Amino acid sequence: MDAKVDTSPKSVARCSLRKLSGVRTLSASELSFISTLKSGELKCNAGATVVAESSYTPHIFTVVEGWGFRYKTMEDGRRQVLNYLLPGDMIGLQGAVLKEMDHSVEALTPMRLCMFERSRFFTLFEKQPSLAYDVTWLAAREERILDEHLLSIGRRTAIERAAYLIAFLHHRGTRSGQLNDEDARLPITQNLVADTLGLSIVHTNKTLRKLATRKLLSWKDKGCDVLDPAGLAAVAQWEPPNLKERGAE
Amino acid sequence: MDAKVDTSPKSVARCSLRKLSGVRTLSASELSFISTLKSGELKCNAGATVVAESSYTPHIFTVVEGWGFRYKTMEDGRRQVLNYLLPGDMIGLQGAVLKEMDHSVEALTPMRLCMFERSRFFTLFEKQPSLAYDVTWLAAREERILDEHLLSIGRRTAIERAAYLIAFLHHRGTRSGQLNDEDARLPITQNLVADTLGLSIVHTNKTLRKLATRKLLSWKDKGCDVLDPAGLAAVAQWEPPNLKERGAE
DNA sequence: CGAGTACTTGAGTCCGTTCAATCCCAGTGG
DNA sequence: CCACTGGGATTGAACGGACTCAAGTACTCG
Repeated sequence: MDAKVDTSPKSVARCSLRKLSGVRTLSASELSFISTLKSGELKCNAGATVVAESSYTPHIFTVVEGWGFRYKTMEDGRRQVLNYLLPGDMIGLQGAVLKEMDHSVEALTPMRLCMFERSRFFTLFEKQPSLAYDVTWLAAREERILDEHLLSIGRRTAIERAAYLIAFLHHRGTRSGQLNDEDARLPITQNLVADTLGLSIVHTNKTLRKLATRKLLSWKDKGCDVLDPAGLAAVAQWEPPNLKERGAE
Repeated sequence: MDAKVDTSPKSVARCSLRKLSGVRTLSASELSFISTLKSGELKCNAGATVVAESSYTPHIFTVVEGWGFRYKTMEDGRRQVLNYLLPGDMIGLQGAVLKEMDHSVEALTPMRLCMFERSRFFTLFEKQPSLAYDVTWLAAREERILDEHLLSIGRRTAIERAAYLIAFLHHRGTRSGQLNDEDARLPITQNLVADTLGLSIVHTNKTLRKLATRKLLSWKDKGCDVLDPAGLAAVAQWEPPNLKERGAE
């Protein structure tokens, strides 16, 4: 892993499991518990591999800042991007629970991650049911996203898929605080879009050009300016999910 | 929901969350706790809709017996099958945690389901951390399966996809006890396969015929006899996952 | 200034599509 | 008893969306 661990003392609060997703505030007891689990912070550069497929990593991470993505590859090099990672997301749940990761994680921008010991993951369930519930909440949300991606790749046309992806990333980026009205630039390459949508690079390019012609987006440098999120969502026949706050009930 | 609730007293043990997946045996305390959560059993016929998209269902289910599948649809009728349901699987986690289901569930064969009250779902986290962990384990496994499906639809060719799906279903069916060496018949239609793989029915048929010619499977009545699971897995370049038993560590 | 990466575009090919017709079988009702 | 219906499987033909191949631009970086 070409990334370095930041061992200097940092605020625990910004590392929390769910505060980052902006949905729930944590109690003092929860915060102090998290501080006992936390084993450090990790900063990495764009392009860094955070977790490699099928390798054993004794850590779980939460994203504090930056963009990343997780993907699988086949032996002959075919690659499929599974989902994107943003502040509030968790990395390594599969590894923690199933004892093995079958996908890799790579940073898209410089990232700041919070590190936890996998070995103490189960104590979270024993000692902090509310946090354990949060973990399950995150897992259920991930499942929901994957469901939608599956529908997208399986049944949407190329232009619908592309529109969906950009609208989706815009939505998530905005929600997580990585994007705002002034800066709606997605830090992705067309190569990555192709590997997310299951299309070739060439056809991805031609499809994105069509969306650009319609003034729904514009591609600059190595990124995508989202001009009309609602328009994109309309093309994709997709409605951004509006998650309700989790409650104990 | 065209299914009827069986209110007669039944054994709790066979309804457990994880015993059904054959991985872990439950303690007496866990069994008695489950009995307090359980609110009934549900039997339904093949073709029955267990849960309808975007409807509110106050229940969570676990599958005791039979095959089912969950899917999403678009307004114009396009359908995408997301995953299949087998004994030991849970239905409604998304609904329980995110407060809304965005997919439907349908029975493929007659099914027997165990019903739980969604309202008491959180107490499971408070009172039985070990069972809560099991729920998360199931969620992580589902995520892993969806990852593989995504790779399949996104990057595999038609014949690879088909081979993967049949091998996958055979693997799951065998693991869950629904299939054995004598009876390796998958209760699916080609229409369903098409909606799982993101292909048209016509091309799905032609692709399956090729696999039949290679003596990897044979299609009969409304089902698929799996002749050579390993051969199918090889065509798909897929390795069946070998999940380790969950441990507290 | 060469090398590498990202994006773009045109041309031709092929995989998977739609359209269409046929067959089989299980219900269902006259 | 048999015509009628409908779902599932099958096959041929023709179209088209997405593919590969190929070439070229623009930019960054050592």
